[in-house]
Amino acid sequence: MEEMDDAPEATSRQTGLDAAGSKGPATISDVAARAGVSKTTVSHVLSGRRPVSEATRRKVMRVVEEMGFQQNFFALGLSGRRSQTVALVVQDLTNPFYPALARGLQQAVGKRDHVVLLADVGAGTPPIEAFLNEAVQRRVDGVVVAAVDVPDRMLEPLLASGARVVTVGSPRHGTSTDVVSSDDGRIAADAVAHLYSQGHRTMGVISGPVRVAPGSARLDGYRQALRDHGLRPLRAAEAVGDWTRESGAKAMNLLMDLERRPTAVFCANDLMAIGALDSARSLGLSVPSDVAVLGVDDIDAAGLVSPSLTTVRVPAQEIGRVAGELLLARMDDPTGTPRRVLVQHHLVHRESA
Amino acid sequence: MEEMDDAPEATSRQTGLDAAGSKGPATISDVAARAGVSKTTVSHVLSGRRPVSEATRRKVMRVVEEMGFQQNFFALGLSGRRSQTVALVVQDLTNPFYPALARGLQQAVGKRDHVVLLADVGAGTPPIEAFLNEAVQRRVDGVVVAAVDVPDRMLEPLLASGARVVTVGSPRHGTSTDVVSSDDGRIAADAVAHLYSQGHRTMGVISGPVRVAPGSARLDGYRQALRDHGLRPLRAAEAVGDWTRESGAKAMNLLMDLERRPTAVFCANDLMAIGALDSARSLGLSVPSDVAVLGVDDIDAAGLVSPSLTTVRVPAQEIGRVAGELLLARMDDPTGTPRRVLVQHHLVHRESA
DNA sequence: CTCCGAACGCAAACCGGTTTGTAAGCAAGG
DNA sequence: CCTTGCTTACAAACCGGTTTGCGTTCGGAG
Repeated sequence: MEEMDDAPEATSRQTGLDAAGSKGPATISDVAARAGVSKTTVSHVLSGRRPVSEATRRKVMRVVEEMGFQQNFFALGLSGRRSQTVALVVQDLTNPFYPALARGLQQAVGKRDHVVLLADVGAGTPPIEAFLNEAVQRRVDGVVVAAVDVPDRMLEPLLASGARVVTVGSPRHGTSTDVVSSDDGRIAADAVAHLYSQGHRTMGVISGPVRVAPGSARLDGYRQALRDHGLRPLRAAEAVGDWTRESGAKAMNLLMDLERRPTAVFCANDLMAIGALDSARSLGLSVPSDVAVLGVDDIDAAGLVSPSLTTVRVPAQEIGRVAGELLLARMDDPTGTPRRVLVQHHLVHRESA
Repeated sequence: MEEMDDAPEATSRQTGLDAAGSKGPATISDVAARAGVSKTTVSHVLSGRRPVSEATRRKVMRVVEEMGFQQNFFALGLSGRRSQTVALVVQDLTNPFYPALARGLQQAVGKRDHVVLLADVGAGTPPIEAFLNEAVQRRVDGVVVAAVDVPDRMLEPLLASGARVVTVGSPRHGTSTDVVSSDDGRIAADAVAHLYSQGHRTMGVISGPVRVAPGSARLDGYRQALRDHGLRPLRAAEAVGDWTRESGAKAMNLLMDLERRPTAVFCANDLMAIGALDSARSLGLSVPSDVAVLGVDDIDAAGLVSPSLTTVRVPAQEIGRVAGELLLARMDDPTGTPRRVLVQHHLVHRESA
């Protein structure tokens, strides 16, 4: 307070009128006027694209602080810059995986003052294409696509506009982008390893549909893991579900009917595992003593059902974080071949296995 | 196609070079040149702020279609317009209530070509203030605040910037905004009515903390409902939890120890209700024959635990939808007193009550 | 002392729209 | 025939930044 009552006082008085007082937020011209330099110089100080003498730099920065000047978002965008925005396209926001991913993404890009534009494909409105077009218009810096319903074709205008793209899940065929995903093969392997360590030697599996990547990768991983432990994967002990609780129960019924009944069942997701628990209960089998059940995902309900579900947690939040970091890295350096990052899962040991 | 070979041809030829061919997307000048009118006229056709002759309008629109012209987002913003963006601030995105709300909001505002900027307070990064400042900068049209951690003070710059605000939950004291929330009193009343209709005459309640609105409102609603059914609320049968599963179990233990043991317990949320189920199981009581349990929220797990939980569903998605509609309505007509909308919940009848 | 290059700062043009003030064309009224 | 009034379209200024090209100033070398 005291310090302001010296030399700059006269200046601050006169500019105070039209800068702080009357019109809205301060503009670059206000700053320039008050600092006694030109707009150009202020711009250079702020962007650092051209050298400015230390004295001038200081003087300008002080005024910037004083006036609380912030560059106008639209003016910035209009003169060719990008928008400090990343778009996130998710398949289905009501699936808890995606909110966690969104949070991780926000954390990562927030550190660099970027903001997240959200699109939930599952909402139906507006159509994805409209959203992606909007993203181009707003010159987003990057897009994270975590939705199978977005074909390569739709991403092309985006890439053409200079935005970076990161895909979550399996790599795309047509367009090559950075990819981040879970390591489905190892998830299955770790699950099997756990069951084996608990003494189980006769295992079964409830797999997801094999035509999609996580389905087949987890099934393959399971088979390979059995072999690695010196066990033979039995075709009969492989049931297929469609990720739903009901399909899990049905599959479990089949497995429990087998001649060589498995003492442990690896389920490719938690929902099917919960279905398997339903089935076990209705058959009068107790879990885990009669049969152990292990899931994948660690959804909320996994800890709430009883017996609580032992499961392999896929760290959605970290996937989001990594996606954000890949995006930022690409923005700094757009060259180089596409990267693929596998995030580390871990086993959550509860009661069911 | 054929039609293009007449008068405008010469013009379209020369502009075709630098409009469609070389540089990026078409600008308003390109359109003007090709349509043989001025920028001004094109602008008026597009915005409809001044009358334009039907013939000119048609001509311009045809060219707009042909060239796939879209107004530049930044230029639009720079010349004083708002940004076709609404911001959503949520308390904790990993709580399934909020993603559902987000979806509803997207559906509502998407119909008017608005896009959703997301901020998850729970993520910690970036700080809320930074996000809200960013919202002001980007001149968002509106903000939906569904987060208790956002005090009035922080909203002021936003309101000053002309953005509309809708609060989800309880009304604010200082600033008056539109509000949308569930009807907590009636939720409790409907729950009690259901239990009553199942023949229960001795009830208990596991309430949330009474210093927050949904906690006290649900407790009050419960008491009033008892009286409305000619029953006397017993102080002893009122336990208080903190919304967690553990607190629910503890409270249930208390209630089941009572001399006049309740045959039915209304829990102010599902998590505590699941805790109550834990307690009942460990006490060897069967639900619902020995004691009925009823929750509020209808979280995913409600359908997955066993016995599955009868609960009152708070329609988060509809809350989001309504919030979006209130926002749009306010943009059309900023005048009028703040509105408060209560959304309709409904009872989901499962096994536990 | 003169000349040269580097360092520094400025004016003006530009990004792509909107908005205001005004001119031109035309029909109806005095 | 000349206003008057209305419709329609345009040129120019403006929003708030960035970027380019150029003129000054200054220190050091010739």
